[in-house]
Amino acid sequence: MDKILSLITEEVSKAFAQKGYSENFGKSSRSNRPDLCEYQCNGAMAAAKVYHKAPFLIADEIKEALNDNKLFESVESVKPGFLNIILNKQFLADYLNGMDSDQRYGCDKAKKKKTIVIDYGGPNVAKPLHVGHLRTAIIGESIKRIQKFMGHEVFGDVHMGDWGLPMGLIMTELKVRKPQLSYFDSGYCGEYPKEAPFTLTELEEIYPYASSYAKEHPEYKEDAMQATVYIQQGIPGYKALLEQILKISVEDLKKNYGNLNVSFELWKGESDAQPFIPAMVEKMKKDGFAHVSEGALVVDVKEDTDTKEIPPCIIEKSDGASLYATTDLATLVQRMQDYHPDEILYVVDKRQDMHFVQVFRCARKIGIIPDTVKLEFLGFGTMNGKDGKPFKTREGGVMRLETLLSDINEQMYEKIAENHTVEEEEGRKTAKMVALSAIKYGDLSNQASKDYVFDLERFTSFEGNTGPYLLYTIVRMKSILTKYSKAGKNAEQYRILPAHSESEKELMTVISGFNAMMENASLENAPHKVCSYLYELANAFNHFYHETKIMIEENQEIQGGYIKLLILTKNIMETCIDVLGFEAPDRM
RNA sequence: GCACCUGUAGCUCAGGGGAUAGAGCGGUGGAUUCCGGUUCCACAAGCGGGGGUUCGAAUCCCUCCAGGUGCGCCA
Repeated sequence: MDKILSLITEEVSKAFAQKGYSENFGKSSRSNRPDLCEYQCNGAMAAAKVYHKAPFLIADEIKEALNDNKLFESVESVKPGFLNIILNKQFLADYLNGMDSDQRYGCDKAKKKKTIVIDYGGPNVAKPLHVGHLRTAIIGESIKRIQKFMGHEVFGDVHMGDWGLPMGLIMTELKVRKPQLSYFDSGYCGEYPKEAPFTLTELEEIYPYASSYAKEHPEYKEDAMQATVYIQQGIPGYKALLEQILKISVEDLKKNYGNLNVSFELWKGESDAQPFIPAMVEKMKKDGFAHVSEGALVVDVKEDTDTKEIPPCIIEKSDGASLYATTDLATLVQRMQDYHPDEILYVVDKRQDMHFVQVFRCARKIGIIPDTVKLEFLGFGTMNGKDGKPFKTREGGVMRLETLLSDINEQMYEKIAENHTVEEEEGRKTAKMVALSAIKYGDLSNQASKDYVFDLERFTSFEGNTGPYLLYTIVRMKSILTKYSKAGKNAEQYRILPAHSESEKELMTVISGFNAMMENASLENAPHKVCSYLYELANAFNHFYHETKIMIEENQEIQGGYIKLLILTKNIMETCIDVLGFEAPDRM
């Protein structure tokens, strides 16, 4: 469906053209003075300059031309040259009925379907997820869902940190503890065992131990570096062991991401990119892009227009080992080969901005990424505590994601159980859903690029601009619908009617903006726009609901119309929270 | 030192050339006992400071101030 603003703009533009002005002045928008009108057009003021004519005279002419237009209840020309527009109620009702009969509530899929890869995980294997992984998961998942909703093909890639010295450290420590394992026997030619020789808990304990041990014992670190080389060389035992580590880790990661309602299409890691490195490096050498500087192999990526120093992209360290940028570049090679994306989006901490500038430039320079493919870095800000400093546990450490989630779930359960009697099982399930809405909405309602304050007390409140408040609104709507159908009624036969009240019209107006909002959120990768829309919609509904006694309305057609409006509101709200990555329970 | 980002009400955040800058929380004073706890009204209070561009600036430009972050072999 055409967006309602497009329809309005179209009519106003026609009026401008009809009166001899450029139709470009017809661009209209939602009014910023709701007390005066619903929509406005400021084109007359801009036109005044071009045509050397008083703006209000132009506005008067346009008003004149729009007087009998079916779309508008009224068009007024005001003071300097504003055009104040109020929409025709029947037109609005028709528009909403159109939305209602559309599976997508009036929001068309994008005209050009794109293939997009989103990189939004970055967990390290053998290390538990912690709060530092929360934002990328929440934001990335939401952007993925928004883009999918718009009809694009999207691959979410967890892109695990499963390469480099950390892996070598783990293996070195394993060898110390369990030297008898066949993985370490270079003469071993048989099958390696199917079962991993360690548990997840062991694994999580081994890495930090090995890491700190290596800092104080150079010879141990030497071993770890050697082990790293073995892994890189693909020595069978080490390769097999890495696979075991991955298997155990991925299983756990899936569980934890699952609790966040986050999922990935691709479970790739840095190790998957390694096979692409040799040929890539060879080519950039051959093409003359890579050269040795200060002992390292680098590609210059600075440009004349830079206002600051952009260091070269380091491909190989002086000892020949590859690093972060190399892996990311090789990953790009792999992604181009496997998915042919139109766009690759990184949802990563904004402190890594520089790194991605280097990688992107390098990728274009050496020809991995053609100009037709868009590379985008969406850097998000830090999650701070209420003191405004990075979020830490009371002891000053990094909090495990599992701990954070279970704490919040528990808190939410108590809150729910306090207010009414629920079955333990249902209560726990509901608490989990509400808690997730609290965390996700708390994060997503801020602009991703800014730092934000993680204030649990505020996020979990049932009042104000919070996830639980939105869920509550939806739950109440469900409750009304249940009552309605229990009375033996069915709203199918009815249509949404022209608004009977100001609050109903306001609700209808907000609903009609759904498609424009969604399209915009998609273009800007901006979940927070979905959030503010949701909140506006919930408020508009609550206002309407407060003033309108739906259940005692005697006129069946009017009541049916209300119910239809309520259903549409609920469906849109549910669509919105779905793209944000959470869902509403039936009761709470 | 250089560069980038941020600075909007007491607090947390929207708004990114147009009319009187919006919410939520908190505060004060009222109305409401209503389809589930959800609502409304009023009051107090704000675009970090200073210049400039424009008919019009929270929004664009310059400058200063404050905070955060980043600046070749970590990821």
